[in-house]
Amino acid sequence: MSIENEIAAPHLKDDGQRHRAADDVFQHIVELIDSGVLAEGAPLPSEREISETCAVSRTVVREAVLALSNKGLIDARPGYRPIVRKANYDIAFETVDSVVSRLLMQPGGIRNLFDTRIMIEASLVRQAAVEAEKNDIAALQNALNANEAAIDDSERFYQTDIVFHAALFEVPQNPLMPAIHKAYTSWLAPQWSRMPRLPDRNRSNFIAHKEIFDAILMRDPDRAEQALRNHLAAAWTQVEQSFGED
Amino acid sequence: MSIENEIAAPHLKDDGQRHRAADDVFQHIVELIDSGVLAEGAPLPSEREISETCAVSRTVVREAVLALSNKGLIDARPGYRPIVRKANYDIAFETVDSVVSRLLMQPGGIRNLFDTRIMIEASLVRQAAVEAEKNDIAALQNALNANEAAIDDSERFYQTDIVFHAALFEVPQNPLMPAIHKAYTSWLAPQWSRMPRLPDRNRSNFIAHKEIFDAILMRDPDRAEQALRNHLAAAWTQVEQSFGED
DNA sequence: AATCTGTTTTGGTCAGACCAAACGAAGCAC
DNA sequence: GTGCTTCGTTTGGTCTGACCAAAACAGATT
Repeated sequence: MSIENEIAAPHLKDDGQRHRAADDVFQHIVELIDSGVLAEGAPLPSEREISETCAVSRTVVREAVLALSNKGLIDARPGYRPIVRKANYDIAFETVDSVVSRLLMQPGGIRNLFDTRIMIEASLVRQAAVEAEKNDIAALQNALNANEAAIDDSERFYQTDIVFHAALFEVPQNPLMPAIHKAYTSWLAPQWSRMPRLPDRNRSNFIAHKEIFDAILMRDPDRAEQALRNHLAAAWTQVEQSFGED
Repeated sequence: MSIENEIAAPHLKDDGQRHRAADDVFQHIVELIDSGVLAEGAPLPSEREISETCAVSRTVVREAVLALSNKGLIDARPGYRPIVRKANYDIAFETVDSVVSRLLMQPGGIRNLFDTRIMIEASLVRQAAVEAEKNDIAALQNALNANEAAIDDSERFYQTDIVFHAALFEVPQNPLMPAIHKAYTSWLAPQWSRMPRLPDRNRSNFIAHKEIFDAILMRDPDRAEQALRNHLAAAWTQVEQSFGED
């Protein structure tokens, strides 16, 4: 073995894996964004321009741009110039959408996801019961009122239902939480939104919401958690009755 | 306006957006996978072959394949034939990695993520206290013993620390939970693994673990949660002292 | 059966071309 | 000046065809 093994091999990375030129361009653009040269909202240079400055073919540039788009770092609507996207928690969940949806297809997938939701929201209502502020309570109260007013309008009830839970996820003032809620509702929507809804069910769901709210008002985390678990368990039963075992 | 607006416009999608040919190929391959024509572990047809059957250029095929790779549906190591990947919960988190890491760079990002971890793990230990089975307890006990034995070996202690928490995430027997734990540890690793570690700290961390374990043993969810929160709060303090405000 | 060897296939990259839609500036009407 | 049309330019999306090095394969060799 000669020294050549150390210097030569332009196609090999440190770990011996072959190297894609597109990865370099990808990295390069990421650095441009991080360094602020490309501010958020700004359009990327044209593909031809990038291919010049990076000394690669447009093919490679396109691959890099596509990767950036797939990872959610830029917003590349077909036909338009790609725009640098502001990093926010929602995109993180959007980018996994296709994987998640196939995960949900496999047996027990929906139940597994739903269980994590129960777990998180249980913790959430406990926390809310302990430390919800006045404005949190007010937001919950408003959501609850809207919920009650929509009992006879199933479509609107579904919406206010989501808003009520969303209000819960706002309590910790952690920007991740609303994003998590949004992800849950969008992923579970195929089951929930298409489920037959009746004023009867709406009413019992509203009552469940109210029980959660009351427990929070009374600063009783145990009761809040129990009410939440009852509510979600009942919701699951409704789904199960409508669709069988998914 | 004539009828032509309805039939013509091969480049327009329903919503009027321009359409990428690669999306069709993408969808086509996804269907091949879903229908079982392409079993998991099986290699994709060659790019040239796909370009024939789909009647598109290889350029388009490459874009589609790249997208599949980015979304984690296939495993495309450079130079090799892409392999159909089995959908599992880990890839979901892997695919968001690049977005998450930039989210963590922004102020408060790490804290926000860590707070969600506290929230989830708090719920976890409560649940464990209520319904942990014999084998769960045994697993925790083992992890705890290994943890204690490693107090004087900081590197090993870090590993056993992770294993102890992992054992907690195994309790609900929900395949999502270990994946979540894995994601947390990998995302928070830059802070945790590179933090100065001393036998003193290790000892206090071990004690914290033991308190959690004991509370679970005693079937006391409140104490378990409190112990967990104390532990994670202390861990956060350690990180803060080491790195200042990230 | 294991190893070496040469041929074929395949992914990665490039150059150049074409199209239709988006962009942008000049010109026009109000 | 403001708003609108017009028209050439730029740009993204797609295609063709080519080349290279590495991977896959088949066959010969030991």
